[in-house]
Amino acid sequence: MQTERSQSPKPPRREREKQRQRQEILATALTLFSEKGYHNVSMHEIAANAEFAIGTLYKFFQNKEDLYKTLVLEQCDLFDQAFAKVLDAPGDEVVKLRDYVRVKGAMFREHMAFIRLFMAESRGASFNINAGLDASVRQRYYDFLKRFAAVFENGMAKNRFKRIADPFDLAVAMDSVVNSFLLMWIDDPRKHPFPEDPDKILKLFFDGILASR
Amino acid sequence: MQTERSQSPKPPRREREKQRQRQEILATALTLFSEKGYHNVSMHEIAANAEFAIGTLYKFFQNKEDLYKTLVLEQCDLFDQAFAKVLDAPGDEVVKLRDYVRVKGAMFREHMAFIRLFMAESRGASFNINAGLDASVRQRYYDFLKRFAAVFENGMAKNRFKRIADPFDLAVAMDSVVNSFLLMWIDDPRKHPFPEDPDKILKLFFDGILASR
Amino acid sequence: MQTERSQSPKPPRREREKQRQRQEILATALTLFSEKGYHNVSMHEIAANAEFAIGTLYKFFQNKEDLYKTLVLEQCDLFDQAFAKVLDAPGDEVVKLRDYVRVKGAMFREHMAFIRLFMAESRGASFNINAGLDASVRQRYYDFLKRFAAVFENGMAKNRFKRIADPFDLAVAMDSVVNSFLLMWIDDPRKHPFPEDPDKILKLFFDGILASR
Amino acid sequence: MQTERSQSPKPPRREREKQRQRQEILATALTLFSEKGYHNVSMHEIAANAEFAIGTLYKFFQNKEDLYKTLVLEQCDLFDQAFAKVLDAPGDEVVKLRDYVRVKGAMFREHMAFIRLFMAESRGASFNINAGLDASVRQRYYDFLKRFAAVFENGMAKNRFKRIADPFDLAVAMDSVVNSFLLMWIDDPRKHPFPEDPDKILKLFFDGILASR
DNA sequence: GATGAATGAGGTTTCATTCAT
DNA sequence: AATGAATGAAACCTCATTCAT
Repeated sequence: MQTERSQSPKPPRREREKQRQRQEILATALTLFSEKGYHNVSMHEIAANAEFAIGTLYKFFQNKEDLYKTLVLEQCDLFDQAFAKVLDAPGDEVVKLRDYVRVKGAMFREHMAFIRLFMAESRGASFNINAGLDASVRQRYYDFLKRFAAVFENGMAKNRFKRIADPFDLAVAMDSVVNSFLLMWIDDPRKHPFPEDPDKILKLFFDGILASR
Repeated sequence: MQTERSQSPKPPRREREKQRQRQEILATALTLFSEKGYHNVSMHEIAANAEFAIGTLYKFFQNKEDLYKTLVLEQCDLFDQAFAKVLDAPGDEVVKLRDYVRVKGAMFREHMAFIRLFMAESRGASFNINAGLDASVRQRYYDFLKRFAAVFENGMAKNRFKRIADPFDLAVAMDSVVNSFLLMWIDDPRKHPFPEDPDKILKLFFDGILASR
Repeated sequence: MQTERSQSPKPPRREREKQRQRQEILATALTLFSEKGYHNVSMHEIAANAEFAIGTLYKFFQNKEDLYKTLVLEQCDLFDQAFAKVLDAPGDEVVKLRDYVRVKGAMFREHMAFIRLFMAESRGASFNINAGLDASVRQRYYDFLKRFAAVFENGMAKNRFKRIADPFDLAVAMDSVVNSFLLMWIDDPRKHPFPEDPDKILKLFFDGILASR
Repeated sequence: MQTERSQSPKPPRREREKQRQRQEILATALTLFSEKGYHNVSMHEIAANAEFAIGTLYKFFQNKEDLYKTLVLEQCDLFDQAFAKVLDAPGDEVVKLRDYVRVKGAMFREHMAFIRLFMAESRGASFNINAGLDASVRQRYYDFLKRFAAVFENGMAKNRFKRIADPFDLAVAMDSVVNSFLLMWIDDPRKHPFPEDPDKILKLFFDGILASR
């Protein structure tokens, strides 16, 4: 309802202002949620930090859960879009993998708050506040994995990659490894420095470890 | 003075009974926590499901957080012990990796409730209820990774593996991939069947994917 | 930023209304505490009697103890001010003593509920809920006694009183006697009627009881 | 019921042992109550400190309140007896007053824990746990005051004292002054040293303070 | 439209008391 | 007779949400 804007009487300036406020609330909530966890942040706290009245929050979002879900989904969109730009463009598959690792690293750096929040609350099965959220978030992730798998599929078709495994499995594997290294970095940037060189990770898959007998 | 009687000081039956009750509470709590998340389960709910009075729970655990931490740490011990048995025994490194994947799969199967709980609440950085928990659990995981890395280190020393990467990084990578496949299975056992054959996963690292030009 | 509007910043009517509510809560709490004692009155009971929701109480006072301390300190202020008016004014010392007894009687009459509460919970050493309260309340009483002693000191300087004892001791003695008579009256107004005539008490100190041999 | 001992079957040793336990419980309770206040001491705490099982306490006392009342009444008896010995003996009235002050001081010294408890919980009107207690404790105090008043009455009859006031009022006054000095001493023994010399207090009443004009 | 005072359900925890052993 | 495990009512307090202004 609040996103319709084809009506003429509402001046677009009002509308833009509203969107700005909405984003401000979401940004504040993201920061707080990621610092203290969903259940340890009250709506009052969000309102106070965003410098709005508590009632105003309920003008934008039906309830706390709605605010949370919106927040997560919008952030997911950002990630999806960034990855799509890399993966869907034409080009060499090895370059794509390298770019993907680089872009994912950049996104983690830029959106650390969200990563923390996401990792803390949204993993696992269908429960928690995520009840309804998981369904869609999970689906989106699988959709992403399919597109990521296409890179391997194409690479194999072009004989750039060997067919050592199912492309989807390769996608799962490589993404989980990238995530692990990035999470370790977030966890303790000193002990586990940011993997500047994408190839450090890629090599784990490019060269097999098994010595020939 | 007043507890010493003619009975053997601490009747072992009483003690065993107490342990049984304790385990019952922990089991009930694990189920509920894993289904609904820490914050969505009340102590009353646990008491009712375990068929104890609420006060009895507080005889065993100082408070809700203590119950939760105990729960997680006891489960972690189980996993640690199972993995230690596989990794610390002498033997061929490739066999060890294969056994590790097999045992981890079996543990995930047997302790699904805990896996769900753990994935849902314990990831992420140091906040949430996990505040104090994270510190130790995280450390334990890194300790495990080091022992896992030793397998690769030894394998390299024996020329069983090629030195394509740092052993610790290899440990991180392989474990994250195993986890990913197991989590996908937990998530939707139909779409992502349980990886019966450990080699399916191992091959991802054994053979490189990069085709020689 | 969000609280500044076109209205005068803090509408005085709102503010006055708030103060009225606050006083209502304090008055209700005073009555209940004095009737049943601090530990035998629940916050729900106060809320119900004051016809507020329980949450509203916590808008005004951080917790039960805060409510109690506020209550006691505000009442103490009333007494301090009333006594200060009598003792600090210039004038004959005998008149001052007479006025003090009269005013104290009037205050006891008017604030019986508080007297009961104070006598019941605040005497004794430094423990109980009074932990922190005692410190200051006790100090205030000693401060008062010093000002009361000054009356005797001045009277002695003017040769209105004989130097039969330390002025501070005289202050302690006279005040305790006045309190005793007033407490007996509160205890059972029929058996121990209100000491209308201050001189009845003063005479106990004015004339010695020892017959000359 | 437990104090009857005319029956023959119960060996007196058992009976004596029981009494010893009872006293142990009461002594422990007195210490704890006086340190932390009635409501801040749990039955478990008393049981643990007295080294009895919680059930044993309920063999001796119907409930917590019963334990408290018994405690207070037994201590009151001690005081009553000590004062009676001084006041009811024949002798000069001035000596009696002096002895009374001395004995009261000694009793306060010896039974500080009880004094603290009594002052903290038992003053004030008829409420609190004292509900039933006050009735009798208060009556006992008035009975005492009457006996104390008799000293003044007798002294007046013998022309030892002047009839400057009602003997009962004199009793009230003198006792409240003695109490005040003793309480100040308990409160802060350094600032308000123990009034070693009874005459310091008696003089306040023996000599009038009013200077003859 | 925005505000924030007011609400009250529901959370965690304590502790007096009972009763099977 | 003594024990102490078990009970559950009831305490304090938080916070998502509503609605009169």
